[in-house]
Amino acid sequence: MTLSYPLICPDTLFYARPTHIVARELIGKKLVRMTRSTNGMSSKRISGIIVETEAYGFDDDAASHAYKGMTQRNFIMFGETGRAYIYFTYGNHFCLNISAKMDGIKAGAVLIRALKPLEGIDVMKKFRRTDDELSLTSGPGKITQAFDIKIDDNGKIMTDLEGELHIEECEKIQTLGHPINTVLETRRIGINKALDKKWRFVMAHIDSRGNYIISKYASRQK
DNA sequence: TCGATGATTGAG
DNA sequence: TCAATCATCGAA
Repeated sequence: MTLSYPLICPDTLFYARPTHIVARELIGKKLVRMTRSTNGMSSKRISGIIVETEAYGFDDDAASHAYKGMTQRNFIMFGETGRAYIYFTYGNHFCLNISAKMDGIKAGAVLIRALKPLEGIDVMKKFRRTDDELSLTSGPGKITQAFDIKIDDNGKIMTDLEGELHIEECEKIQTLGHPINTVLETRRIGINKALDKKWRFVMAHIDSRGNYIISKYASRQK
């Protein structure tokens, strides 16, 4: 495939590439949620900068929901790229993914694991029932709670800038008080299969002594 | 129908 | 370190 213009995340082609590439490039983008306007309450905008993602593949990835084929739960991973794949787990939590895979590959998705809260922090605090900003969105289950993302958001188009749940470019990361020089690759968290793959990506910067400093908004460290 | 499991979280 | 908690999946 030849592209004559830069790939930006509002484009479904951004997600039509190898899943781990998309996962890496989603670091630094913005996840945006518009809350529903209810009687009297106007719609509010919630957003955060993506600081941690993980890639999940198909038959080369035993840790992936799609490993054994399509089911009622994972079918979004097999469909159009740039869609929300949301699932319920551990009896308590929803997790948000975005379908992403290269042409010809059967399935794939990127799990959004952590954000730096940006807009609508007061709303997030309400949904999360905590005032601790470092705990608002530092984990996949926390993100969906802070953004009020539920199973009825499954399949939503993440490339529509007018959509109530979508991804945007983020031009001003450097001025948002979050240094980023590099993206770290590590083993994925919370799985016990396919441990060889380094498909977790975390926003980081290198300090003056040359040490790698992982974003303080990432999920459980190490 | 039924038992095992889990891309997590929060408390101790 | 460990329990909570239930939808999903695959076997029966």
